[in-house]
Amino acid sequence: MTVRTRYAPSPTGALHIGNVRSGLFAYLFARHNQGAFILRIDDTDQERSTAESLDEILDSLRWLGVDWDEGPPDRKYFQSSRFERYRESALKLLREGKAYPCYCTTAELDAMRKAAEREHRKPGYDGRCRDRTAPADLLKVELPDKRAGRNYTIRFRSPREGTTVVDDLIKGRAVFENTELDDLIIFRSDGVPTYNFATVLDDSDFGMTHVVRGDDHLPNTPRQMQIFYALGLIPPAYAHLPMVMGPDGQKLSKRHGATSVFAYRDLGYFPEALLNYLVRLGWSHGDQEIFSLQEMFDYFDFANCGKSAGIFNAEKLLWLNFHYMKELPLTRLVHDVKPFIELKGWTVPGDDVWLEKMIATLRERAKTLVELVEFASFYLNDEITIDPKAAAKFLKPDIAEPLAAAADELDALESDFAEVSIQGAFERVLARFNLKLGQLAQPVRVALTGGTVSPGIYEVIAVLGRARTVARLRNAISLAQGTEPLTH
RNA sequence: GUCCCCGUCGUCUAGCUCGGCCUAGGACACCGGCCUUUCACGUCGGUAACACGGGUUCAAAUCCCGUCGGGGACGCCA
Repeated sequence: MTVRTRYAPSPTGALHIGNVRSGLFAYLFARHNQGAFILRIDDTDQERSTAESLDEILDSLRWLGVDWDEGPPDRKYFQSSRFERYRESALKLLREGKAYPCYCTTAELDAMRKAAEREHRKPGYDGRCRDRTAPADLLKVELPDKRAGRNYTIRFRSPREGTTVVDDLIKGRAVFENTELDDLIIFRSDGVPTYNFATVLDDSDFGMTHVVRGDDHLPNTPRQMQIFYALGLIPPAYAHLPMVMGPDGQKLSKRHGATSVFAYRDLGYFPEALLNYLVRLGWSHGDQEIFSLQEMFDYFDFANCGKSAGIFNAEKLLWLNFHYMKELPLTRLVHDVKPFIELKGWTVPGDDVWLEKMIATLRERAKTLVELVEFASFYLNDEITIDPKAAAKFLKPDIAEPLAAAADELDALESDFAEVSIQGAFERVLARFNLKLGQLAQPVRVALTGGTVSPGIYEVIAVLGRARTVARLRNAISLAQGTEPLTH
């Protein structure tokens, strides 16, 4: 049997990191087994669903490189287009006496919950409407419709005895007493099906063989299985993944800072890094830390998924991003960095080869694209700001002469402006003034970059080129002599 | 409160299914050495964990029981 898994986000907000990991695992399991990955949109809650968040979810998945075999834009995979199907099934359950109308008011339900709490019982529906409608009348019951005055809900008649066993692919066996399962609402009074009901029909209709989701859904599973049984259907296999927690050990949420996929994209992270981080949170393949998408496809399985919740560790993600910064092809980095340069309001250089050289000198010093662009400021702007402290320390009058000599030597270099020739020029200046490299390199660094921290000085000069290098050196000479303002 | 899930370094984890190879391995972070024109990269080394208590056994991180701790679910949200 071909494996079919799904990811079913609700378009009620941004695509969350913890949430997308469940989708990723479902995706990997499908790919590992040459199966199909289905994207379904759980938008029954029309009040909270928005087109914007749907777009963000789809774009986030595309950015990550998670592709689906079936799903949007095909309307068939939107729950909102399947209401007829849900109605028909609910009616069927009603006719068979497997569901019944509930006339309880919200106030009544609240009182019930409070009472249960007082008596130290699990708060839940006590089934008072279960037998309120005679079997014969059940055949005539219609679905709720507020406008037609049918202001009630439809509840599922849950079994009162026995147990429901969930043999989870990750957690193992969990046994639930059926008495723990109260009669849940399958149709709201506004005529909209609820999640637990709709999801069962969808998982069945779309042929899901494996339902992969967060373990916060584990308590829903026996209820959903009972609905499958009532409908005469066979439930899929389940795999409940441990959740992702924030640093405080609580369920990851917005208050933990950046949690959406787009937040990380905008912070200058690579999709490869995010995916790699997510896959290693709750899954492992021996001691391997770095995984290409293909390797994830090849190795992923539930046997190597952990059972315990994991805490989201932003530092490890950063490290992975840094890893990909160093490993990804320069052409790719050139492509990816441009939007971040634009965001700064700087002109994006047209010469990709030059950008590659620039990035080559920075990639080992920046962990994100945002950081890289910040470091690249002195490469990308002619107006550099010289740090006053650095100037005070390294641009003193007695360095003016060596700097002038360096400027002349560099200017005199023939067409070849490579690192070796630059080094040669430096060595000549060093010998002439009897200086150590550091004594010249730091002032030059300040002159060219504005600060005391930068890539190797020969690299910087090679990338900057003759004209800009010499101009900045000459400017620094005046500064060292105390005749120029700090900013030029 | 009730039900369910979970418990190896600060964090992610290997090992647990089939007890001995575990003096508990790797990674991030942290600390120190080396490299060095700055900052990094790199490299070498270090600190650091089997939640606790009972069993079973010649032998337990690995099997059993209990305790404690953490999380999740209890909605006309998904």
